[in-house]
Amino acid sequence: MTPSIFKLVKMWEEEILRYWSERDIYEKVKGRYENKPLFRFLDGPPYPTGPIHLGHSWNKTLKDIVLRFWRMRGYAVVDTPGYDMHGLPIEVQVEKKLGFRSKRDIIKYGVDRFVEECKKLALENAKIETAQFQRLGVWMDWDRPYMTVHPSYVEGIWWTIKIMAEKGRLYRGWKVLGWCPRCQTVLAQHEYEYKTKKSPSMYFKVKLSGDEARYITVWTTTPWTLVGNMLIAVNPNEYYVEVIVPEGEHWILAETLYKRGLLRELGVEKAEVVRRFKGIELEGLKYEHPLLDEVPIHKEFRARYENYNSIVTSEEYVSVEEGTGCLHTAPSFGPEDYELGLKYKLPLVQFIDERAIFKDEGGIFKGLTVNDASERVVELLEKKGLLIKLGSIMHEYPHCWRCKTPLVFRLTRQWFFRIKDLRGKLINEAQKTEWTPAWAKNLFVSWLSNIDDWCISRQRFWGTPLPIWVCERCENYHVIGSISELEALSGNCVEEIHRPAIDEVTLPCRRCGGTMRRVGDVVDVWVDSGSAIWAVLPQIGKEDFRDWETLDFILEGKDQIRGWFSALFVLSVALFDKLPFKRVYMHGFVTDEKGMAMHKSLGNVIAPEEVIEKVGAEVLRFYQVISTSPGEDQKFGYSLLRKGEAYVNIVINTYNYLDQIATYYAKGEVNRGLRAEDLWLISKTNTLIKRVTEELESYDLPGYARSLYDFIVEDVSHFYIQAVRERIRSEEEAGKVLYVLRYVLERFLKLMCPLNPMLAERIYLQYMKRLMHAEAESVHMLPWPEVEESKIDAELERKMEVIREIVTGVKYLKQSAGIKARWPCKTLYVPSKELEGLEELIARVTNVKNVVFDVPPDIDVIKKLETSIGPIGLDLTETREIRAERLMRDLARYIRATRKKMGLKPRDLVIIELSGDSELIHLLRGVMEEFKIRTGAEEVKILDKIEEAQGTVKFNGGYVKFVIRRESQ
RNA sequence: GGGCCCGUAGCUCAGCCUGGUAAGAGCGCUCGGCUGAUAACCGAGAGGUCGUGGGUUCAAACCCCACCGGGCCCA
Repeated sequence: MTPSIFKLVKMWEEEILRYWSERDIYEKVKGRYENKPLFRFLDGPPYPTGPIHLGHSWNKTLKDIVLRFWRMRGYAVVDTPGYDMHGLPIEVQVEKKLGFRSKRDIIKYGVDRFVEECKKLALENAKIETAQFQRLGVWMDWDRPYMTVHPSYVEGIWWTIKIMAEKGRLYRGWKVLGWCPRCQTVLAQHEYEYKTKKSPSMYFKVKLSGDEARYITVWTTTPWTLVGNMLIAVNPNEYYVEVIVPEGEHWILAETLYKRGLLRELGVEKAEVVRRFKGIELEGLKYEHPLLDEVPIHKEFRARYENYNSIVTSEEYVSVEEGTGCLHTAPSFGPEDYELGLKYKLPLVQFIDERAIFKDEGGIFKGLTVNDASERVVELLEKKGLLIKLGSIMHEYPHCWRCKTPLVFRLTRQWFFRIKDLRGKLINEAQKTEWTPAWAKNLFVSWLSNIDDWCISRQRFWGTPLPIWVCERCENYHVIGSISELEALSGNCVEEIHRPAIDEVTLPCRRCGGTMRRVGDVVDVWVDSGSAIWAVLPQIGKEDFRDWETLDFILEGKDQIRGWFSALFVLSVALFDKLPFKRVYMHGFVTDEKGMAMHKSLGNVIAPEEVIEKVGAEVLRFYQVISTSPGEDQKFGYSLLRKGEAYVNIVINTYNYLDQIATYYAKGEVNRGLRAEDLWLISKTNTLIKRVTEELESYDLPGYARSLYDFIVEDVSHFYIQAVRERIRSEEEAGKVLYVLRYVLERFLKLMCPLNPMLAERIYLQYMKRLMHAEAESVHMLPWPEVEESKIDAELERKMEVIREIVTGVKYLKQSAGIKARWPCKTLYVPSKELEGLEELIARVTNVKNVVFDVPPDIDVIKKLETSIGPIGLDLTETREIRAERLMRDLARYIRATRKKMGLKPRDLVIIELSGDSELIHLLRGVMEEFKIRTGAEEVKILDKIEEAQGTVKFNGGYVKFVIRRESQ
């Protein structure tokens, strides 16, 4: 593939983009559909964190196809794009830019300046991304993208929270959740990123109270949490064993693990089982906290709380497949631990602060980070002889989704949406949605069936301020649903809704007359995007958030199962008992050629810009669509793009060919007396329209691209154009070919509009507008083509399949016999009567003089080949007549090539002078008329000798020389 | 521990839902050809235990079960 053609295509693309923008083509096209039925789509807003990557280009290309298709089908398509501009993604980026390491740096810098930076960066990046999406040829409402920072949008988010509160679904509560010590904020379930992490693997023993040498064995990967240990849990129904180890101590562990050799792994060579019992029997036993002296608070609690430092049972949380089967439980350091803590009525203690550093409650650990504390704990246990074994383990551990710091679990008081109780309803409603691929629905349902209450508060700066004002005096709180409500209640004009300005606004408490201040938090950014369907309304001209309607279609990557899809779904079902969307298309991620995720650190990142620079956006679009089934990841590498390059090239050449027929061969279209292949291609075209329409209606986007590829490459370029080469020498026949190709390629052009809009436009403006006698200034103003059922001839399509098989067979036979394709053969035997009537076509495409519908006779000169319809046979006898024609065609081929080099047009007449072996010249005299037609010769002169020949053609050991003279000379 | 996806030619992938025509495409490789689509184009050949094993069936790449390998998500 010559790369220079793609330079040309790239130039065309830029030309077309200018053409669209200069003439407002997008606006004009949309204007045509203003009063048509709606197709409701909404863009899942990307974070404007920098230039787009290949995942974005893939995502937007797929969306563009769907939107363009429905526009062409006559729908008023809602195509508002958006940007998700709040939240950690932007904050973390600004922190990096400013070289910040923690929240303290932000406060020192000034929250107002920091927030300003965030806003600036988000706006700048949104602009960059918009330009990149436009360069891809994507048609969305780029002049009016929705931006989550816009005051009207923020009001939409506030409205969400207000209605949630009204429905009794907002609450404030203490809970143990993942906490990022770097970002210093709580994170919710959907923000945990599980990654492999190396952690300590610590086995230790805990002495049972009132017993000299009986210990329960315990395992943990987070030694610091031992500081907060309050219980040890065992499974009531599983068997445990008590063993004597060589030192004479009695240890308790799960029988299953004992049998698997756990003690040997822990370095205990000999152990004798003295007792076997169910976990329930341990219930209520007290134990000595291993850090009792170091953490004084435990002594106090032991005296005050009945169950403190005792063994409890839990079937739900304790597994005998892991650790020792005895679970160390620290209620403020784990969600499940917390549940047990509640069940056994234990005190809530927050041992660590927002930086994950121990506070006063941590006793001697005060001031240590959790990791430093872990080391101290190990040392202390060892000193006390309680450490059994310290190793390490690689396991999946949750990390911060933006800065990748390992999370700690921490007890804090946060604001929640109560949704866990809606699991059943959510699952029911989810069944009513349709997914591509179908199995994606299972992923979604499975996510919903594990969903927990949604922690919506974040201890950060750049985000939608949580619109909750709490009374300093009586703790009464009020949720604000709009700016006007805030202004009315505060009596002030609110000009800036972001932090820190908003924090200054106070309200009088209606209950006690005290002062209400806004809680310091911002809103989880997923509430922002989850409110998109209604929050966007003011921007598209609707007043009331309640006027929102179910979306017909959304399309995003698989990470949005727990992200946007889930947020949209939870909110609209919880708030309104209404589906947010009917249909979802889910795609995967882009990886490198080997299937590895693209990472800066791996150096395998390819930027869309770079791809466009090399091969143009249309090749990129084609590749991204055709290469990957719905839901699957896309492998990307330059070598993989070649199919796309070939496709674009063939499309261009095909239209170019049509143009040449119109320019040089035909006087005008002829639509009578069409031949079999003409009717066939027209039939195939209508079949294609039908097929492609079904594929797009059912969102089989890769299938759509494949259908276009197969048709233009296989049916048009490889077969039809090859088959009609001979015919176009007749003006009448060329007229028919012109009619057929115009009919076919006009429709194909429309079918390719969604996939390759810029290329289609260029072809339209350059060739098709004229040939179609069209008025529209853009191909995108034309409607989707209709199927002409009457022109579909399934029988003919089937017969042509057989003919193509025969052609392949004949080519094979000729090649094996050393006969050039342009050399005719005498007779082809085809053992099938059903192709009768098609002999002229068969003879032409196989280049034989005769077609006989019969089984080939069994003689040497007839070469045979088995096919699906039986043996075909090719008679290789070279008669004198055939030899003459072979010579003539060889000669004519060289003369035509020479004519073209001379700059002659196909219809220019010439005078040809020949000389050569007398036998060959004699042969030529018998086929002179045909020779003249093939070479565009008005006259052929046979000379004795040619001094300066333009070419020499060798044939059968002899030669013929030729000279071409322009007629005008 | 649970769920989902993938495994088909050296490479990238269709086909599987709905079982049946001699297992397909592109790239790469070998050989050949065509050409007034020419900044091109085409054909043929080699290359396959359709991950493994079992089952259902007249018939399995396709349906069912188990296992192996790779990946993703959840816990």
